[in-house]
Amino acid sequence: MRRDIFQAIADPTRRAIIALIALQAMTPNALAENFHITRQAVSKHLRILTECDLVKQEFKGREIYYQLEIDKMKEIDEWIEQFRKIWETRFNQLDDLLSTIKEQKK
Amino acid sequence: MRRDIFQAIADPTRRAIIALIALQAMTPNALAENFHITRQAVSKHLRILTECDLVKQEFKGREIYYQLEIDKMKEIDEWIEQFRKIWETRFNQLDDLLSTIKEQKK
DNA sequence: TCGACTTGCAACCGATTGGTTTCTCAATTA
DNA sequence: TAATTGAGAAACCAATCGGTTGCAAGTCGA
Repeated sequence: MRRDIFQAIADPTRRAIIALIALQAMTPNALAENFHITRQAVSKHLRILTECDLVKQEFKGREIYYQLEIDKMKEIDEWIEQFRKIWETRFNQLDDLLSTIKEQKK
Repeated sequence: MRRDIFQAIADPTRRAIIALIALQAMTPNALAENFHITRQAVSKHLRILTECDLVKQEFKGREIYYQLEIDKMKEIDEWIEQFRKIWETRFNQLDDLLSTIKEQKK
């Protein structure tokens, strides 16, 4: 199935998982302890995150450590970039306006 | 229903709508011309975007102009911020490593 | 070797999603 | 005034989602 990074971060549990493994790689069992859902449900979330390359598996014996692919997060940042340009432009325009008003008061 | 901005941007059609109205306010009819779905389907997307305050309505006669609430987009940027810190730290660490190697070669 | 542990996978279930068609209503225009 | 137009609301539908339980398989320690 074609997975989309924006769909991946839509779920609050998945966002929490991402935040947790951003700090250190974790196993599904360890992750599940942080939520009120079953280990299998966490595994399903991890599968979705893996399918869109947001997460990498590291096999260690019978355990699997999941780690965040931080570079993939940049794709969201890149999409936001077009809007950042807009709000920065508007901020500068507001700044110019305030300066003009200040000038006129003098 | 409680709407979430991350859920709002999960749908590709909604992301396209957001990008369009970021440039200029548009009516549902005008928006629908850009997609292969009915005007009613676009209206449903606009309702979801409105419910999470990503979009503002401006009534003009029988037309309704939809405009992007650009400030709301900052919420996504704020969430990304924690990961931006991580990848910038890693970049600096890599930079330091490269400098060290360069020093040793001298 | 055997039992316990870690994990993924499949089947199932109710709720939600994204789309459609049909309808109603208010605003415009001929 | 009557016909047309722009838009939201409701009912419906198939597909997907997020969760569960149950199971099979590989790994570890006694």
